[in-house]
Amino acid sequence: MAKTAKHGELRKGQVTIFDVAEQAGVSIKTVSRVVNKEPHVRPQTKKKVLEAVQRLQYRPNAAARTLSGRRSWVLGLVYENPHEFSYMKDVLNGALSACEAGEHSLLLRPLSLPSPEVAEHIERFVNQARVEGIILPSPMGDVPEVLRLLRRMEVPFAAIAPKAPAPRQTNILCEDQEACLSLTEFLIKRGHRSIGFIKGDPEHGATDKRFAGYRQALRKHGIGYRDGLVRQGYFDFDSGKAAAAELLDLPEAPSAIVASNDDMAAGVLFEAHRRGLSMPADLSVVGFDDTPLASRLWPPLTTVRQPIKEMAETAARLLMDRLNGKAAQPPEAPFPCEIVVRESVA
Amino acid sequence: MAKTAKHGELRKGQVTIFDVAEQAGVSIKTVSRVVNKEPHVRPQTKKKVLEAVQRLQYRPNAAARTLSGRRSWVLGLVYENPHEFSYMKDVLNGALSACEAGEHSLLLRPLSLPSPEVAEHIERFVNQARVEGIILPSPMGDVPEVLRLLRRMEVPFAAIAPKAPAPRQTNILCEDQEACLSLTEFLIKRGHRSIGFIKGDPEHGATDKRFAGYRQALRKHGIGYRDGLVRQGYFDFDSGKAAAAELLDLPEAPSAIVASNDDMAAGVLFEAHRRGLSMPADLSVVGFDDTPLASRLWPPLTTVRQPIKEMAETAARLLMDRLNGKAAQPPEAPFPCEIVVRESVA
DNA sequence: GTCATTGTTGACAGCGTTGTCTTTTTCGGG
DNA sequence: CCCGAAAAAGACAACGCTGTCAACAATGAC
Repeated sequence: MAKTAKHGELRKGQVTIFDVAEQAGVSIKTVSRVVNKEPHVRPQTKKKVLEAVQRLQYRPNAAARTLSGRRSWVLGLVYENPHEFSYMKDVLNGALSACEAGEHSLLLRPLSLPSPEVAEHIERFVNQARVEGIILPSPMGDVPEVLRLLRRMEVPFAAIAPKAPAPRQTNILCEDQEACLSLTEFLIKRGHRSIGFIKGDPEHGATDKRFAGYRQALRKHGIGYRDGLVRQGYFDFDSGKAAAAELLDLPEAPSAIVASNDDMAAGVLFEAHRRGLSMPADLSVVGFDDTPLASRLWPPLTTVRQPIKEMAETAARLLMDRLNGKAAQPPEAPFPCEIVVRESVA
Repeated sequence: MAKTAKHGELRKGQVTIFDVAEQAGVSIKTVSRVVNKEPHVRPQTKKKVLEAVQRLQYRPNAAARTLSGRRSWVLGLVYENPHEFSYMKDVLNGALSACEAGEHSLLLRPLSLPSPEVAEHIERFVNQARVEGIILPSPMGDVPEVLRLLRRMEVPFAAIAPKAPAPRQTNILCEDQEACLSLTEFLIKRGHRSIGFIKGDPEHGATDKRFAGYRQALRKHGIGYRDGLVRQGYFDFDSGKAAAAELLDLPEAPSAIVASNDDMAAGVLFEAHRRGLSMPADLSVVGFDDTPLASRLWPPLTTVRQPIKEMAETAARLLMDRLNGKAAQPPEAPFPCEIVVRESVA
């Protein structure tokens, strides 16, 4: 009772489990049970406790929880810092909203890739904050050192759009290949026969799938695949620009170009503008991702919208389910993508 | 010693202060003193402890620290979720890097504005995670409810680019007015006399300053200010497009337009392209912020680069200094901006 | 009615660190 | 060589919560 009285003083902003227990006339353990949704509490008792919680606006102290239990209620988001941040913006928002719903905190850990100290950074990150689980947006889900380390430390993770979905881990995929198939078909249906393609960064999971979709579309419509119309890019503006320059220098330049993401598509448009071409009359361009950029360029890009935010949300949610000991879920179906038609195709 | 032995087992990944104390042959309190850079430790003892720390790769447990001490080592970043995230990307990176250097964690709290529950959200955010200090990027530093709440809760904060720098708080400013003066002068020197201006969101601190810089430039060069050449915008693409449409419909349309940020400048370029104008010959456009967008548009935008990342870093650092009890610093000088000349001006 | 079984509740010891207070050591001056 | 003061180091109790285990109440089978 001495302790209760002491806590009853209600020091600056801090309502503790003792205060709630006193209000509800139960022990702190019972409050703990209710708050953590543990079984073995009578509905009647539960009600009393929840009322006290409500009345006192009690929020469990995260530090005490972490220190005491085995749980830290912290997820980590380990990502490579990109130039074009809109993908990460959606990942961040999705993860944040899922974490809020699941009463977890989210800690960020941007990393430069490739770097020899990646594993060391992550290890420190996990140890210091007691991170329970990690979200790996592409291309982090494909870095062997990272995967190896997380397996060794036994830290569960969820990979968003990995190249090679790790078995026994949470993987969030989307229908990249199907989307790129439709996107290329969209061009074919508009009469294009000579279609260039700019690949993405070979490290990213989506790269191969998008390329496969392109080839599948050509095949499906009886158009011969030509290596010369394909260029390697790295998902950034400059590589898109450079690839476009090469394609446009070709004796038989393509009438349309599929870029594996919007940033490279922006590079294509830029290079075409520089040459005085008029779009979409002289050249059609399509992108991928539906970043804000896509709608701001001239002409606005026809592109593919992926539900990144939802994917990240799902990644975080599945991770928390696993941490909460929920039974292993069947692997999620890949998320569907949607073509956003704008005016960049003639 | 029993305790020491127990901890000596070195359970899964967790090196505790006891392990270090044992290695160094001192008490845990002494280790604590060394780790926290407290006085009253002999150099020789300090050395022994630091060696043990190094050898065992000891990192203090954040949860225990928070629970025990008065400090939580957590900063909060409370922001409004924008469409164009590049400003926030820089803020985030700056804050994150300062936090890492200062051994703090950073927690994110995106908020929708305006909303009646803003204060409630922040209060919960601060209480639950024991946030020690808060970084308020524009326009958060100007929301009266937020400021009132933080003052009431006695949570120190640092505002980045607030409209009205709060006294007795940390404020990070940049030379918005000077930069917009130079930017407008740049147009005047290139021969423009009829220069349109699109204002930013009236909630943001930078809006008035940039507008003032524009007027100052006109005055300085003896060009009469005309209300009809100024339009209200909201820092987003659509408002830029709409404002441009109005300006271009004018009987005496301006030959150049200053947009208060890049996203609105993108709207201007978009609308101009839609009308078949050719830039920069028919219309010159300049922006503000040097977002990735600026270099990807056609023509690439002449704009102003602000050292956002450095500003955020400084905000976080000054905040931590204050929390660490460092003497009140003289207010920081405003950060200088830099004009980035590209090809959007004739 | 008794006994095992199951369901419900509580007492209490940590979790790893810092704050407070006490004890020990060091050092300068007489 | 001793004394007092200051510096250095340690003992131990919080911090707010969860895990473990024990106690007790309700239930059902016989």
